Amino acid sequence: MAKHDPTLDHLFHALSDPTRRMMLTRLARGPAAVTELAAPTGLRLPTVMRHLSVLEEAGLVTTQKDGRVRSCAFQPQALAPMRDWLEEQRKIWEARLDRLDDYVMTLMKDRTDES
Amino acid sequence: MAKHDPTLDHLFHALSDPTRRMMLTRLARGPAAVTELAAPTGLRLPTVMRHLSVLEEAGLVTTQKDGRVRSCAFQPQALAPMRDWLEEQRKIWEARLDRLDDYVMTLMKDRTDES
DNA sequence: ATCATGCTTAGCCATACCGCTAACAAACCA
DNA sequence: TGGTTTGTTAGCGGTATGGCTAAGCATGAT
Repeated sequence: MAKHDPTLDHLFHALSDPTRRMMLTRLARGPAAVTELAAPTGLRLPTVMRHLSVLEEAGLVTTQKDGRVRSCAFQPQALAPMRDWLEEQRKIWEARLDRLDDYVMTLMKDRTDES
Repeated sequence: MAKHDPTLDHLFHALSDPTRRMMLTRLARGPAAVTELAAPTGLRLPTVMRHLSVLEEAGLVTTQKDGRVRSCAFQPQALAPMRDWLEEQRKIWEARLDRLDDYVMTLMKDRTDES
Protein backbone atom coordinates (compact mmCIF):
# COMPACT_ATOMS: atom_id res chain seq x y z
CA MET A 1 0.00 0.00 0.00
CA ALA A 2 1.89 3.04 -1.24
CA LYS A 3 1.73 6.11 1.00
CA HIS A 4 3.29 8.53 -1.45
CA ASP A 5 2.97 7.30 -4.97
CA PRO A 6 4.60 9.72 -7.37
CA THR A 7 3.46 7.45 -10.18
CA LEU A 8 -0.17 8.33 -9.54
CA ASP A 9 0.74 11.98 -9.06
CA HIS A 10 2.36 12.08 -12.48
CA LEU A 11 -0.37 10.05 -14.12
CA PHE A 12 -3.26 12.14 -12.89
CA HIS A 13 -1.38 15.35 -13.44
CA ALA A 14 -0.52 14.37 -17.01
CA LEU A 15 -4.18 13.65 -17.73
CA SER A 16 -5.50 16.83 -16.13
CA ASP A 17 -4.71 18.89 -19.23
CA PRO A 18 -7.05 18.74 -22.25
CA THR A 19 -4.22 19.25 -24.71
CA ARG A 20 -2.36 16.28 -23.29
CA ARG A 21 -5.51 14.14 -23.36
CA MET A 22 -6.02 15.14 -26.97
CA MET A 23 -2.45 14.16 -27.82
CA LEU A 24 -2.88 10.85 -26.04
CA THR A 25 -6.12 10.08 -27.85
CA ARG A 26 -4.37 10.77 -31.12
CA LEU A 27 -1.53 8.43 -30.16
CA ALA A 28 -3.97 5.70 -29.17
CA ARG A 29 -4.81 5.46 -32.89
CA GLY A 30 -1.14 4.91 -33.70
CA PRO A 31 2.34 6.46 -33.52
CA ALA A 32 2.93 10.01 -34.70
CA ALA A 33 5.74 12.53 -35.09
CA VAL A 34 5.87 15.63 -32.90
CA THR A 35 4.80 18.01 -35.67
CA GLU A 36 1.89 15.77 -36.58
CA LEU A 37 0.93 15.68 -32.92
CA ALA A 38 1.16 19.44 -32.63
CA ALA A 39 -0.94 20.29 -35.67
CA PRO A 40 -4.46 19.83 -34.23
CA THR A 41 -3.58 21.60 -31.00
CA GLY A 42 -2.85 24.97 -32.58
CA LEU A 43 0.08 25.31 -30.19
CA ARG A 44 3.74 26.02 -30.92
CA LEU A 45 6.24 23.21 -31.04
CA PRO A 46 8.11 24.03 -27.82
CA THR A 47 4.82 24.05 -25.94
CA VAL A 48 3.85 20.70 -27.40
CA MET A 49 7.29 19.31 -26.57
CA ARG A 50 6.71 20.26 -22.96
CA HIS A 51 3.35 18.49 -22.89
CA LEU A 52 5.01 15.53 -24.52
CA SER A 53 7.68 15.33 -21.83
CA VAL A 54 4.99 15.42 -19.16
CA LEU A 55 3.33 12.46 -20.85
CA GLU A 56 6.70 10.70 -21.02
CA GLU A 57 7.37 11.44 -17.37
CA ALA A 58 4.07 9.72 -16.57
CA GLY A 59 5.12 6.76 -18.70
CA LEU A 60 2.11 7.23 -20.96
CA VAL A 61 4.18 7.82 -24.04
CA THR A 62 7.56 6.68 -25.27
CA THR A 63 9.50 8.40 -28.03
CA GLN A 64 12.49 7.70 -30.19
CA LYS A 65 14.31 9.61 -32.85
CA ASP A 66 14.72 8.13 -36.20
CA GLY A 67 16.51 10.53 -38.44
CA ARG A 68 15.38 14.03 -37.54
CA VAL A 69 11.89 12.88 -36.73
CA ARG A 70 10.82 11.90 -33.22
CA SER A 71 8.21 9.20 -33.23
CA CYS A 72 5.83 9.01 -30.27
CA ALA A 73 3.95 5.92 -29.12
CA PHE A 74 1.16 5.42 -26.61
CA GLN A 75 1.87 3.04 -23.69
CA PRO A 76 -1.53 1.82 -22.52
CA GLN A 77 -0.14 -0.25 -19.64
CA ALA A 78 0.85 3.01 -17.98
CA LEU A 79 -2.82 3.51 -17.17
CA ALA A 80 -2.86 0.39 -14.99
CA PRO A 81 -1.98 2.11 -11.68
CA MET A 82 -4.94 4.40 -12.23
CA ARG A 83 -7.30 1.51 -12.81
CA ASP A 84 -5.89 -0.16 -9.72
CA TRP A 85 -6.43 2.94 -7.63
CA LEU A 86 -10.01 3.25 -8.86
CA GLU A 87 -10.61 -0.37 -8.01
CA GLU A 88 -9.15 0.11 -4.55
CA GLN A 89 -11.46 3.03 -3.85
CA ARG A 90 -14.42 1.09 -5.14
CA LYS A 91 -13.66 -1.76 -2.76
CA ILE A 92 -13.37 0.55 0.22
CA TRP A 93 -16.63 2.22 -0.72
CA GLU A 94 -18.48 -1.05 -1.18
CA ALA A 95 -17.15 -2.44 2.09
CA ARG A 96 -18.65 0.64 3.67
CA LEU A 97 -21.99 0.03 1.99
CA ASP A 98 -21.91 -3.54 3.29
CA ARG A 99 -21.32 -2.32 6.83
CA LEU A 100 -24.17 0.15 6.41
CA ASP A 101 -26.34 -2.68 5.23
CA ASP A 102 -25.46 -4.76 8.26
CA TYR A 103 -26.29 -1.79 10.45
CA VAL A 104 -29.67 -1.31 8.86
CA MET A 105 -30.39 -5.02 9.22
CA THR A 106 -29.48 -4.76 12.89
CA LEU A 107 -31.88 -1.85 13.34
CA MET A 108 -34.67 -3.78 11.63
CA LYS A 109 -33.99 -6.80 13.77
CA ASP A 110 -34.15 -4.61 16.89
CA ARG A 111 -37.48 -3.24 15.76
CA THR A 112 -38.73 -6.76 15.19
CA ASP A 113 -37.62 -7.78 18.66
CA GLU A 114 -39.50 -4.83 20.14
CA SER A 115 -42.76 -5.66 18.45
CA MET B 1 -17.57 13.75 -28.00
CA ALA B 2 -16.45 16.58 -25.75
CA LYS B 3 -13.64 18.75 -27.08
CA HIS B 4 -13.00 20.71 -23.90
CA ASP B 5 -14.26 18.89 -20.89
CA PRO B 6 -13.55 20.91 -17.75
CA THR B 7 -15.08 18.07 -15.75
CA LEU B 8 -12.19 15.79 -16.62
CA ASP B 9 -9.72 18.61 -16.05
CA HIS B 10 -11.01 19.12 -12.53
CA LEU B 11 -11.31 15.44 -11.83
CA PHE B 12 -7.80 14.51 -12.86
CA HIS B 13 -6.35 17.60 -11.26
CA ALA B 14 -8.09 16.86 -7.98
CA LEU B 15 -6.68 13.35 -7.95
CA SER B 16 -3.15 14.39 -8.87
CA ASP B 17 -2.33 15.38 -5.29
CA PRO B 18 -1.47 12.66 -2.74
CA THR B 19 -3.02 14.61 0.12
CA ARG B 20 -6.31 14.85 -1.72
CA ARG B 21 -6.22 11.17 -2.61
CA MET B 22 -5.59 10.38 1.04
CA MET B 23 -8.54 12.53 2.08
CA LEU B 24 -10.72 10.84 -0.49
CA THR B 25 -9.71 7.36 0.62
CA ARG B 26 -10.58 8.32 4.16
CA LEU B 27 -13.97 9.60 3.04
CA ALA B 28 -14.66 6.42 1.10
CA ARG B 29 -14.82 4.70 4.50
CA GLY B 30 -17.48 7.14 5.63
CA PRO B 31 -18.21 10.81 6.30
CA ALA B 32 -15.83 12.90 8.38
CA ALA B 33 -15.42 16.40 9.76
CA VAL B 34 -12.73 18.73 8.46
CA THR B 35 -10.51 18.41 11.53
CA GLU B 36 -10.75 14.65 11.44
CA LEU B 37 -9.85 14.77 7.78
CA ALA B 38 -6.91 17.05 8.45
CA ALA B 39 -5.37 15.04 11.31
CA PRO B 40 -3.54 12.34 9.32
CA THR B 41 -2.23 14.80 6.77
CA GLY B 42 -0.13 16.82 9.20
CA LEU B 43 -1.26 19.96 7.39
CA ARG B 44 -2.88 23.10 8.76
CA LEU B 45 -6.60 23.58 8.55
CA PRO B 46 -6.63 26.33 5.90
CA THR B 47 -4.49 24.15 3.67
CA VAL B 48 -6.82 21.21 4.11
CA MET B 49 -9.82 23.45 3.45
CA ARG B 50 -8.27 24.38 0.13
CA HIS B 51 -7.77 20.75 -0.82
CA LEU B 52 -11.31 20.10 0.24
CA SER B 53 -12.68 22.79 -2.02
CA VAL B 54 -10.70 21.34 -4.93
CA LEU B 55 -12.36 18.01 -4.26
CA GLU B 56 -15.74 19.73 -4.08
CA GLU B 57 -15.06 21.57 -7.33
CA ALA B 58 -14.45 18.20 -8.95
CA GLY B 59 -17.72 16.91 -7.49
CA LEU B 60 -15.90 14.18 -5.60
CA VAL B 61 -17.01 15.42 -2.22
CA THR B 62 -20.02 17.23 -0.85
CA THR B 63 -20.09 19.00 2.48
CA GLN B 64 -22.63 20.48 4.84
CA LYS B 65 -22.46 22.25 8.13
CA ASP B 66 -24.37 21.09 11.12
CA GLY B 67 -23.62 23.17 14.14
CA ARG B 68 -20.04 24.33 13.91
CA VAL B 69 -18.77 21.15 12.30
CA ARG B 70 -18.64 20.59 8.56
CA SER B 71 -19.35 17.07 7.51
CA CYS B 72 -17.75 15.80 4.29
CA ALA B 73 -19.02 12.93 2.17
CA PHE B 74 -17.50 11.04 -0.75
CA GLN B 75 -19.46 11.08 -4.04
CA PRO B 76 -18.35 7.97 -5.93
CA GLN B 77 -20.45 8.69 -9.01
CA ALA B 78 -18.17 11.65 -9.68
CA LEU B 79 -15.55 9.17 -10.82
CA ALA B 80 -17.75 8.01 -13.69
CA PRO B 81 -16.44 10.46 -16.33
CA MET B 82 -12.96 9.16 -15.63
CA ARG B 83 -14.01 5.55 -16.10
CA ASP B 84 -15.76 6.57 -19.31
CA TRP B 85 -12.66 8.31 -20.61
CA LEU B 86 -10.52 5.29 -19.80
CA GLU B 87 -12.97 3.07 -21.59
CA GLU B 88 -12.98 5.35 -24.63
CA GLN B 89 -9.19 5.23 -24.85
CA ARG B 90 -9.22 1.48 -24.49
CA LYS B 91 -11.65 1.16 -27.37
CA ILE B 92 -9.55 3.35 -29.63
CA TRP B 93 -6.45 1.38 -28.72
CA GLU B 94 -8.10 -1.97 -29.34
CA ALA B 95 -9.54 -0.84 -32.64
CA ARG B 96 -5.98 -0.02 -33.61
CA LEU B 97 -4.79 -3.46 -32.56
CA ASP B 98 -7.53 -5.00 -34.67
CA ARG B 99 -6.41 -3.01 -37.70
CA LEU B 100 -2.84 -4.09 -37.06
CA ASP B 101 -4.03 -7.65 -36.86
CA ASP B 102 -5.81 -7.35 -40.19
CA TYR B 103 -2.64 -5.91 -41.69
CA VAL B 104 -0.51 -8.78 -40.44
CA MET B 105 -3.04 -11.25 -41.78
CA THR B 106 -2.85 -9.55 -45.15
CA LEU B 107 0.93 -9.81 -45.15
CA MET B 108 0.73 -13.50 -44.32
CA LYS B 109 -1.79 -14.09 -47.04
CA ASP B 110 0.48 -12.34 -49.54
CA ARG B 111 3.37 -14.55 -48.52
CA THR B 112 1.16 -17.59 -48.96
CA ASP B 113 0.11 -16.41 -52.41
CA GLU B 114 3.78 -16.00 -53.37
CA SER B 115 4.77 -19.53 -52.38
C1' DA C 1 27.27 23.46 -50.55
C1' DT C 2 22.99 25.23 -49.58
C1' DC C 3 18.61 25.27 -47.99
C1' DA C 4 14.37 23.51 -45.90
C1' DT C 5 12.54 20.60 -42.27
C1' DG C 6 11.90 19.06 -37.64
C1' DC C 7 12.94 19.36 -33.55
C1' DT C 8 15.46 21.37 -29.33
C1' DT C 9 17.16 24.71 -25.91
C1' DA C 10 16.99 28.94 -23.41
C1' DG C 11 14.51 32.12 -21.38
C1' DC C 12 10.53 35.38 -20.64
C1' DC C 13 5.76 36.28 -18.80
C1' DA C 14 1.44 35.63 -16.43
C1' DT C 15 -1.12 32.77 -13.71
C1' DA C 16 -2.08 28.87 -10.67
C1' DC C 17 -0.74 25.89 -6.89
C1' DC C 18 0.50 24.56 -2.19
C1' DG C 19 2.13 25.52 1.99
C1' DC C 20 1.99 28.89 5.86
C1' DT C 21 0.42 32.60 9.72
C1' DA C 22 -2.74 35.78 11.67
C1' DA C 23 -6.95 37.15 12.70
C1' DC C 24 -11.99 36.60 12.77
C1' DA C 25 -16.59 34.16 13.43
C1' DA C 26 -19.64 31.06 15.08
C1' DA C 27 -21.00 27.33 17.99
C1' DC C 28 -20.91 24.75 22.15
C1' DC C 29 -19.37 24.18 27.27
C1' DA C 30 -18.90 25.45 32.09
C1' DT D 1 -20.38 35.35 30.77
C1' DG D 2 -16.16 33.78 29.24
C1' DG D 3 -13.36 30.19 27.20
C1' DT D 4 -12.67 26.39 23.97
C1' DT D 5 -13.44 24.13 19.81
C1' DT D 6 -14.07 24.32 14.74
C1' DG D 7 -14.09 26.46 10.84
C1' DT D 8 -13.23 30.36 7.77
C1' DT D 9 -11.08 34.42 5.42
C1' DA D 10 -7.24 37.17 3.97
C1' DG D 11 -3.00 37.42 2.41
C1' DC D 12 2.07 36.16 1.88
C1' DG D 13 6.05 33.41 -0.39
C1' DG D 14 8.14 30.14 -3.18
C1' DT D 15 7.56 27.02 -6.92
C1' DA D 16 5.32 24.93 -10.90
C1' DT D 17 2.61 25.35 -15.08
C1' DG D 18 1.46 26.67 -19.67
C1' DG D 19 1.90 29.73 -23.16
C1' DC D 20 5.24 32.33 -26.12
C1' DT D 21 9.66 34.00 -29.10
C1' DA D 22 14.26 33.63 -30.61
C1' DA D 23 17.94 31.19 -31.75
C1' DG D 24 20.50 26.78 -32.40
C1' DC D 25 21.30 22.11 -34.32
C1' DA D 26 21.01 17.99 -36.94
C1' DT D 27 19.22 15.65 -40.97
C1' DG D 28 17.45 15.18 -45.63
C1' DA D 29 16.74 17.09 -50.19
C1' DT D 30 18.60 19.62 -54.33
